[in-house]
Amino acid sequence: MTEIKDSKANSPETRTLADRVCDEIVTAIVVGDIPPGHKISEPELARTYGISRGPLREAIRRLEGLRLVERKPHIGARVVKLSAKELIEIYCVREALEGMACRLAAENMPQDEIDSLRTLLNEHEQSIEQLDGRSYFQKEGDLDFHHRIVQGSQNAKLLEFLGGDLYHLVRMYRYQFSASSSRPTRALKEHRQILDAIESRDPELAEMLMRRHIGAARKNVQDKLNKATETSEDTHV
Amino acid sequence: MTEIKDSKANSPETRTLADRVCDEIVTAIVVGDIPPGHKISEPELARTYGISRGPLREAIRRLEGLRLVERKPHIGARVVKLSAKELIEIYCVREALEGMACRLAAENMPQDEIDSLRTLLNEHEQSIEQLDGRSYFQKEGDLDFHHRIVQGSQNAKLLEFLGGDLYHLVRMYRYQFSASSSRPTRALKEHRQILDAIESRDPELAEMLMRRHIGAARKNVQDKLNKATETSEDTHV
DNA sequence: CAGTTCAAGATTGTCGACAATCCAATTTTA
DNA sequence: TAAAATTGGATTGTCGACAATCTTGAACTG
Repeated sequence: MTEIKDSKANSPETRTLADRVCDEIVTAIVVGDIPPGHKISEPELARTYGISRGPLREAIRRLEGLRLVERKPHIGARVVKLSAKELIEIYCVREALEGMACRLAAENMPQDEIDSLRTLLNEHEQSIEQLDGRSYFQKEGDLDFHHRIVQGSQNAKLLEFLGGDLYHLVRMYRYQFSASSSRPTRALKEHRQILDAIESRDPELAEMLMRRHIGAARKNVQDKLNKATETSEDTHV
Repeated sequence: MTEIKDSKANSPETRTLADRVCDEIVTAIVVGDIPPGHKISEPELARTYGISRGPLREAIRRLEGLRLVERKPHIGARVVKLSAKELIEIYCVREALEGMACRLAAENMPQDEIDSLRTLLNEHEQSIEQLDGRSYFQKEGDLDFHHRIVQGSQNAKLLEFLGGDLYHLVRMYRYQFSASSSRPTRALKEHRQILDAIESRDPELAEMLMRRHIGAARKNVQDKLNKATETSEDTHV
């Protein structure tokens, strides 16, 4: 997939210890090496990454800004553990922001990016056929599609909010809610509809389709959660 | 106005030096004591607030998370200076998020909060009559109205994004764009329409009215900017 | 035996000092 | 004179140590 974190293109050498370690910890959290709810121990991580506590603390502050960890004074930082309610809330935020992004993309997205995105969707179709529609790659591909739409909106602030904060959380919880078996092929169909609306420069249709698309994903998660809480009363996902 | 920052209600004593100084700097930036584009000097601020550079640096990192300052490695932090384009972009983000908040408020806002908000609008009407409709208070009151709607949505993540990040920026640039003379009374009228839609539990109307309301404010700013750039080519506001 | 108190250990918060990098003014050179 | 190199000063990045706070498990009391 295309690289998400290429903003702030500082030459790798001038990057600070805290910056690099911050990225490493982000990855560790997103892929699950540090699970949700886990305590962030400053001395432990400092030893792990071979740096002093100073830069490490700054990295943790940045993680706090990314909403990947929550910190309490004199107690410490923990990786966020979203409740079912919060996860649903995030889908509402995405529905609003990506709906707007899609509207703006219909107005501003350059034709060559549209073409490139259509190529990507064709690749997705192949990978779905090959992998029977429920692959890890499919989920990365889904996020890639959404990310490109946001880029196409030409709105830097939208990209900042969605790409900077929300997508980390979405990726973090991606594994736990594998889409239902019929969802990937259906999602691909919806992606094509959305792209068509963008190419025909129909902002309102594009926004509506994107909101419906994310709303469907939300309902999908909601159903899964309801089914899960029938057996267990644990509201943390 | 009602207090915006009462989340994270830690007893004031356990709050950390960095936390308190961070709040002080936020205020200093928002009210303009530290103007946009101004360099943030660590030694200088450390002396000003009588603390060491350690906590101060952590405070600056939090400001970075709030998107109030931008930091470059080995160079330093500066207060953000929004370009005209970025300011418009923020209105687009607000339109999306607050539209969704308003939709949810129509579904979830408790009746007593609706009543309280109606009382607030009556107070606004009086203050507009008294102050001829272009007061500082009016602008704080406007933001207060919007903030209460977001609270009424019962969506913590929305509140987090809008109240935590965006409103600081909006307040920061509030002074420079005093609403056009007819805008406050018109805005009050729109606020009443929005509240009516919420009270009648009409989510789609509520969302549409809020988006139109913010869209109008955006166009207002856009016109002002166009007029300004006719005489000066400075795109920074 | 359950609940409370207290003390030892560990963790977080704060500080001052040193190293690496950047900025600006001066000097040098064509 | 104007442009480039350099050097001194200031700022940022990093580190290790000390103080304040929290967690824990054991001892104590009812």
